[in-house]
Amino acid sequence: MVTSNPPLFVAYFVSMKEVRTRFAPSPTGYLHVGGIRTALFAWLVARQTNGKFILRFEDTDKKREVEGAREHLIASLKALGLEYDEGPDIGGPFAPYVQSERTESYRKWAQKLIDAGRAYADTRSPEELDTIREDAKSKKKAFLARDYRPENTPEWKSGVPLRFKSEPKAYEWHDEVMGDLHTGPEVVDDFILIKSDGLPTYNFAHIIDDLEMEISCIIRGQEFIASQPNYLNLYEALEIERPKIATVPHILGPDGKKKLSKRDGAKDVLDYLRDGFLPDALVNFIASLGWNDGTEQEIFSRQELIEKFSLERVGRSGATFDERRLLWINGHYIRELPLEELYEKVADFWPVEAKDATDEYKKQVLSLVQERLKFFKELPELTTFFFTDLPVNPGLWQEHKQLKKLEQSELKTLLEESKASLEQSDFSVEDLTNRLNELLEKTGQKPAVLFSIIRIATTQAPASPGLADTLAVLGKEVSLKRIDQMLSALT
RNA sequence: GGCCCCUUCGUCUAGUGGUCCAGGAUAUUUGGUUCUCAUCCAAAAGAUCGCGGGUUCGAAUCCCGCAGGGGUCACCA
Repeated sequence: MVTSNPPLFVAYFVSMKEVRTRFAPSPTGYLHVGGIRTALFAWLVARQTNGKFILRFEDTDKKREVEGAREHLIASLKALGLEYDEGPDIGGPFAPYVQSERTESYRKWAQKLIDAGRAYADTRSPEELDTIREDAKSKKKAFLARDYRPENTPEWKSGVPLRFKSEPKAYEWHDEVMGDLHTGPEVVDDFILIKSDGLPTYNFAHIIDDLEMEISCIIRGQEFIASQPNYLNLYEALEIERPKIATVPHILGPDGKKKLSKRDGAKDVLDYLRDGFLPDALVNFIASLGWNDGTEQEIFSRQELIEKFSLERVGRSGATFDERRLLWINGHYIRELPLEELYEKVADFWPVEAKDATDEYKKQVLSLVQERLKFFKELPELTTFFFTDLPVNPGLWQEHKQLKKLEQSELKTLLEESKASLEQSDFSVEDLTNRLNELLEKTGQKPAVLFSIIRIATTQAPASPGLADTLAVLGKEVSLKRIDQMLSALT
């Protein structure tokens, strides 16, 4: 019989500590695919262990803050189903979840640094610092504030920036995504902890917040990897433990080089939802940008992602955002949806002409276009002719590669013959199919000719679902009326 | 310029010394599914695994160098 011994028990206990991840955007605008991916990964990591996913606003730069951005960020997360357990609007055990409301904490910890001689007031003006910086730049050297430490620093008081006093050294650390990383002492520097406006910098605030909110793993973008040694130095000065670090590579814009950015037209994720992309499809797509489970599976349900996701399997190179792949995934999800469910989701996307149509009729139409739909916003161009008579469009037969060879009189004769037969039909799919086959035999025409004439006459659209299905849904009255309209347009 | 990261079909990727003259998906092209569009099925084309050395019987996989790309060097995050 094996008995548990203390060290193992302790290790077990520590490893059982709750997983807590966070998404900490600054409220400076909307969220694009790149931003949401960081949130998604953090959410997945929390969900797969029954841990907590936390939203925190990093609003210490008041100049950059954008009105309404907070609500927009919250709406984006909710729309994608990345619900958080603690956050600015719902609170939690470590509230508030807004940095500008946590200044007391930062002051307390800043005082600890001052007392330990690890922070100093920096009375130099931004202009003075710029001069020094320019000097370093012109010498093609990296700017290090610690090379220019002021000799005598006054006691820190509000209105004056507080700067970290670093103790440069080489670091090696493990990153959950990037693996083992290392740097020399030359990158560790004195950075600003608290700005002259009294608010902390991100560099200081996030360390304190993550500590106090008991974050177990920080998941963030690549842009922070260079400052990691500074953070390691700060953890040591504060004498606190650091969370695990996971640095995910950027998602690249369409050029495949620069990171996806709003400047270069990266779309708001909410815009994708507005265009009729499904949250699950978007989540699947975003997760598969840089992650896969090692098998050949491409489609992952939300539950499968939660079960199978792992930071170790996130790639280290940036992935290019290709909307065509998203289109495919979304089309796939649309096809998989039960008709009733799809019908509810497309409610706001019908063409205006459909406003008086019955649910029954719209469902019939929807079932015909379901496999053609890549995103809901395409619905009008696919279905308008089901709801309104489009004007006769001569271009459709004049440019048709089979029909343009025929005289208009021939077209007219064929259409009249078709009409005669369709007038006898009950317009069930079965009867229509039979009659269309009969017509092929009787006229000796290829489907490419006969069906195209009828299809163009009844839809006036360049593309439509199968002919018998389309006619059946349009119904006898509408179909025959449109054939008559076409006949009178043919001379 | 310093430091750090990255580099497999157009794109997302599999691949951790032999089963890889590199697999899947998507995109593209072609054929089939009684017309169009789409779906579905089938097929084609598409990567000298960034380049150059080395280690090894054998390298996409290990080592070294180089190049290219990216990130960072704020009182921004």
